[in-house]
Amino acid sequence: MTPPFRFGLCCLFKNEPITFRLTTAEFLLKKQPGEREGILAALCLHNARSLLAALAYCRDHGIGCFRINSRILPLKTHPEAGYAVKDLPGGSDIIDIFKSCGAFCRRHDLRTTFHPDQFIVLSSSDPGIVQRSVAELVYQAEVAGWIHADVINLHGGGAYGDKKTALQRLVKVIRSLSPKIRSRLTLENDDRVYTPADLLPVCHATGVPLVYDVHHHRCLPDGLSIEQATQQALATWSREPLFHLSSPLGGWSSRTLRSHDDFIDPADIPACWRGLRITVEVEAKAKELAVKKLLRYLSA
DNA sequence: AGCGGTCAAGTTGAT
DNA sequence: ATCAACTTGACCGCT
Repeated sequence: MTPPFRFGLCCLFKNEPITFRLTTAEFLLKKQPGEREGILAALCLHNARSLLAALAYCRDHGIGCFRINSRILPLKTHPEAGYAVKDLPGGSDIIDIFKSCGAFCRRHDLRTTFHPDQFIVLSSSDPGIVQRSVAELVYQAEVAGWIHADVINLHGGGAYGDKKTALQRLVKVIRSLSPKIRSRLTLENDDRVYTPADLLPVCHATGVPLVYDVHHHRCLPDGLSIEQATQQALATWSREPLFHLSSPLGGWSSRTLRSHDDFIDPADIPACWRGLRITVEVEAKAKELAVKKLLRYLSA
C-alpha cells in the first residue's frame, strides 16, 4: 500500500461552517476614519479564528495542507484603506492567533500556502504594477511568517506578445525580492500563457521551485509529457514538492475545460504521481467534500 | 429575511 | 468592444 499524498484544501469550505469574511473598499471608506479600524479588526479577528478552525478541521480529517485566501486580511494593501494589523484595536491579539496557527501547524505537521491572485504580476513592464504586486507579496509573506507557511505561489503573469522579454523581467524582479518572500516564492504553469517548459528555465535561474499543475498542462501543452514535466518539476524542489490537481467541469470532452468540476475524477491523477511524497492541492468546487472523497478513494 | 448587483488591482481570449 | 475567467463567493443595501 502506497502512502497517500498530502492533500491540500483550497481556501474555503463547502459544507463546514467555517467562513472567511471580507468587506468592500467602498463601504469602508464611507465610514469615519476612526470607525474603520474597528470594522477591520473585527474582520481580521474573525478570519484568524477561522484559520485556526480550518487547520483543526484539516488535522481531524487527514488533510495535510490548507491554502490561505489572499484576503485573509481584507484590503490589507489597498492604497486608501490599507493598514498594519498591529495598529488595529486588539491587533497584537490578532497576531497572536495567527502565531498560534503556526504553532498548531508545527505540532500537527500541517502545511499552509498562499496563492496571490491575478492582479499580482511580476513580469509587467509597468513598474507601478510590479511595485503594487511586491507590496502584496510583502503582506502575504508577513502572514506566512506568523503561520509558518512555506509557499507563496504565483503565475508567470502576462506575455505582452513577447514571452522571452517578459520572463527576463520576471527573473530580474524575483532576484530583487527579500529573502522572506523569495524563500517562499514558487511559480506555477497556467492554462493560457506560461507552460512548464516556459517556466523551468526561470526556476533554474532563480532557485524558485515549480508548482506543476497537471490540469493546466493538459489545457496548454508544451511538448513535455506529463511524466517529463513531473520529473523536471520535482527536481526544482529541495523541500516537499507541491502539485495541483483538478478535473474539468463536464469532463474532457466538454467545451469548458478550464472550469473546475465539483470533484476530482481519479482518472485525472497522473499514474506517474503514484508513490511520490508530494503535496497535492485539490482545486475542486466541492472543497473539503472533494478532498475527503479522494482520501476515501485512495485508501479503499 | 431574502435577493440582486457589486466588488482594488491585470491579462487574455471568446463572444 | 465587451466581458468572463482566473486561486475563491461574500458583502451591502434594498425590498
